[in-house]
Amino acid sequence: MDDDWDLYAIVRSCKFLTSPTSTATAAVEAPPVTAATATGNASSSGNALACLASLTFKEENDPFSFPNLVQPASSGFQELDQMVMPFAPTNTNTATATAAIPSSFGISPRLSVSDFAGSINAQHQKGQLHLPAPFRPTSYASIRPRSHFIPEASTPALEIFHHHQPQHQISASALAPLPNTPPPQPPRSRKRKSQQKKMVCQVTAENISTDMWAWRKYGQKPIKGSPFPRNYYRCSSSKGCAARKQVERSTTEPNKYVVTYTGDHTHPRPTHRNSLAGSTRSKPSDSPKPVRSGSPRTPPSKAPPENESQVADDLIPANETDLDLDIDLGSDDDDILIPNITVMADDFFSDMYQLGGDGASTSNPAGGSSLNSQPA
DNA sequence: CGTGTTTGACCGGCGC
DNA sequence: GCGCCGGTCAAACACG
Ligand SMILES: [Zn+2]
Repeated sequence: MDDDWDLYAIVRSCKFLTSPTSTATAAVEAPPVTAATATGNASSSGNALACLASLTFKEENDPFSFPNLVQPASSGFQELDQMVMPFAPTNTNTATATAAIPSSFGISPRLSVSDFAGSINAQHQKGQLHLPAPFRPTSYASIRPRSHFIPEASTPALEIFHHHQPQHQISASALAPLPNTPPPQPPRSRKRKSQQKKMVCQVTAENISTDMWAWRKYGQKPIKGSPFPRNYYRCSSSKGCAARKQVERSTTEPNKYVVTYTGDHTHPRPTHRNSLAGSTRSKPSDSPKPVRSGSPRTPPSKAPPENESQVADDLIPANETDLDLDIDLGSDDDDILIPNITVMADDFFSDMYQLGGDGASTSNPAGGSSLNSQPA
């Protein structure tokens, strides 16, 4: 276990222009993406430009994890491939890092953080490092001392770093290419608790909504180590999509959220708008309707303008928008997945525009909608 | 009506 | 084997 799966973190600075505070508040309260998109032009709300991220991804032995990665049926993927264009090494300052990088890395011009997240396993190349030339592959540490605060307040940065945590030693079995022994797939994809590749990103409340994917909250549980509960989101775009997202508040930085992406999207891009039907709920708090007979549990309410959320919101400087992306690789060095995240502001926006409300509405749910973190 | 959130219960892994 | 803990399911509710 050397540092094979080491990190190829890329810190990408996005063009995040956020207003001092008032704007921030507004943005937070309102559906992030939607608000951003809508107000982005008019107001100086934060324009979340997706940041790019490229990293090495090691895929563990997931028997059923990549069944549909490259499906002919998915035109999206194909598109991705097509889109994959070798960026002209114009700024290959870090040639060193990119030296070993084949020019054929799959990069989608319109990939945003979310996309990136989605493509975690999307492209499982074998031990190849795909680093976008334009991007500077560096460990986040190199670029920024992991300090959450950005040098330039208006320059949010996305930090991506692999998260090496509980990685036990890789046994031969793990290394084994795993012939075809897909054991009976359990109904649930609960693999070894901590082994799947996951990308952890630390983002501010605003950035949290950077995800273009549609997430639907399916659970929330208090975590032992943190005073704040963890929110579990699932991709609502596609039923079979295994992409998941965990959002929890930073223990150290209350104004930041730690977003963990797991799994991959089966669909290349957000499938149309995901219905914002019930996504935007005002706040039942004022109307204590006994939701379940007699047990009104907690006053729901949206994420931002709620208890902690709101507090956080207020506390959040707002001007500081940076995303820390942490990518955790499995423990195998068997496959290296390099999700490339390319996010060009132009592309990003274009995409969004193209999608129209699709992209925008997508971020209602998880993004900034319902993040209820209540410290016990 | 469809979609999404809330939330307790259930399940399963992991440590002891 | 038991308990802890995290992750997921599913019913009920809320909203447009
Ligand atoms: Zn998905």
